[in-house]
Amino acid sequence: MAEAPTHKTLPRLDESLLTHLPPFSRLEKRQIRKVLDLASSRRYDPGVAIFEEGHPAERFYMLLDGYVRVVRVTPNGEQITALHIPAGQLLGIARAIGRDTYPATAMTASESLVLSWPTSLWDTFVEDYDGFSTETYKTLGHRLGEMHNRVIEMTTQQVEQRVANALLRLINQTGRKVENGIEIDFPITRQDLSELTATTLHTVSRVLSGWEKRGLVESRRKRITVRDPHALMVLTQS
DNA sequence: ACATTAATTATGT
DNA sequence: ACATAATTAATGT
Repeated sequence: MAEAPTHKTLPRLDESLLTHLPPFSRLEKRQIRKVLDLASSRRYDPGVAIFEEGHPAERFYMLLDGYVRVVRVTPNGEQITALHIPAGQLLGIARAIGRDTYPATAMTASESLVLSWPTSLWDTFVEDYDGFSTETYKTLGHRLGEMHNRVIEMTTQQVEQRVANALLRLINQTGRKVENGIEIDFPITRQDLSELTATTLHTVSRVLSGWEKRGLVESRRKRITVRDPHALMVLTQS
């Protein structure tokens, strides 16, 4: 609810922050310098909104560290998580798809570090910087495909398979290798998973408990690690 | 094959 | 101690 009081502009942005990120990777060092000088950076606590659905798209963002979940609110006021975005990707790029308002709300899933630029710069970025638009459209298309897949899953598959798919996607995009398997790199609740799979947190809880007994996954509070991804793959194909 | 309701327990500040 | 997260059982569609 309360806006984070800690609003610190970082001392100086290092050019190496952007040099390896797809949209900027083809830029000269001095171009990157210029881009950085136009950017403002901000740190977000977990669970706060970076921007909200329907609001005018004044800025677009680059997630430098952390994870963001893209959330939409249904007419009944229920939250639906559309997808998760890992560090190194752009968000709030409404302008790229010809919108002037944000199509969804972006909430931080973990503590996050974010750069942003005024949307008015979008067109000049696209013009001036080689590869900027092609790269962003690539990720945009990728995201679209994922959302579409989830729509298909919702109507065809049963819950156990849907959460299996959701988990697999999560560890693919935001997975971190640990000793027992792959852990989802940000705090995620059963509620979150249920929003991803269009079920209830109770069902998710039961499914997860079942898998835990079979040794497929491991979970403590807000943490899920997948021990046996392949077994989940098999589950989705029943 | 699920959701809903409700009661109970565990966990983090 | 308190709020939030997770489990579990019972009941409903």
